[in-house]
Amino acid sequence: MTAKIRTIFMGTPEFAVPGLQALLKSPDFEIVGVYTQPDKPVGRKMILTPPPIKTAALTKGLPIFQPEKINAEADNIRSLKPDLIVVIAYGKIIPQTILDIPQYGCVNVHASLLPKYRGASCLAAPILNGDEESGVTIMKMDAGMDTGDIIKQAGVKLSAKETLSSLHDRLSALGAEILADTLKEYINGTINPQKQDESQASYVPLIKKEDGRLQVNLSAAELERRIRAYNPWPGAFLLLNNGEKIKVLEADTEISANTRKIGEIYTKNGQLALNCGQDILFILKLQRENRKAMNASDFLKGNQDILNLNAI
RNA sequence: CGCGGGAUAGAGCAGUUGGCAGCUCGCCAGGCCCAUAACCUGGAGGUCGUCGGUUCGAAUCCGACUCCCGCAA
Repeated sequence: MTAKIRTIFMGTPEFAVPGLQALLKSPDFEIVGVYTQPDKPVGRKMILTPPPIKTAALTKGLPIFQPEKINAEADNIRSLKPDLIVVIAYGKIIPQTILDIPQYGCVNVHASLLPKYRGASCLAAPILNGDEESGVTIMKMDAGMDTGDIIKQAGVKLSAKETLSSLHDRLSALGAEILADTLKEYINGTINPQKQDESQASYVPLIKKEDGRLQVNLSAAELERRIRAYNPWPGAFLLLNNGEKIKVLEADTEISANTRKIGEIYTKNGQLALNCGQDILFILKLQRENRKAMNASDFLKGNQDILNLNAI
């Protein structure tokens, strides 16, 4: 490679920031434009807030574009004369007309080991399913949803305490770590992208708020996985029979058959316990509405009344 | 001005017709027991978020401010 690779970066949330920084650090890439979603009102005061990628790009003085619709951007993108477009969690489908513009096409970083977990909730899915590993896939984008040819993959082992948050950070960093080198190998022709095995493909849908509801008829193990997979968003919560919602931030399980009712809340050996459809869920860390998050042991000191309630 | 909750002992919480500041746990000292997340006795620890106002008197009523949080996005 003699000249720098003219690159457009498209991304929006925190997940994409390390990737952008990795390309900025590499001497082989020149970021000629950054596409990100428009600022949105966010937070308690509904303050118009720029996406993390915009904030990162601003500090480097990069040209930023925040169109509502990417479809109409073909002319602008052409004028930037990109050799390559790198897309990490941009948040919009990129049309074929744009995919075709750069000579090296568009390359995407996806946070799963494709073809498994195509789609939106690829970070939560392996935790929900109790998988032992996940990873990132760098692929050449095509018009489908995460169906492009695979350039490179890297895996990570999931720990028994993996949360959406921890996996997000690990995969975000991992993707950024291999990004620059992988792109260079791809452009040099050292790597030949491989088609995905369609027979192994699976799709995961967008997580909805209501998915965070812990349904007590499920097994303790399943609930515990949900607590990790939905932490911090959308958050796993118990609905009590007084109408109150209690967020459960951390829990443990105990295999135990007993005669208590499903949904019963009690203490066992000083721990806050919930009887589930199967086995017992020990709630270790929780958050009552309008309160701070706290350990269950602290919570019990001033909230013994919860023992008269049930989860429904 | 998107809606709403909160700030009281190390922790978690009570505490409005304004009138000496409480509970549970923890902590310290001692006791009891083969033993215990057990129990008993005693003790330390708070200018009740900040500033101002009303009052004989304010954690409590009024005003301003700071910080924290839930919903919603």
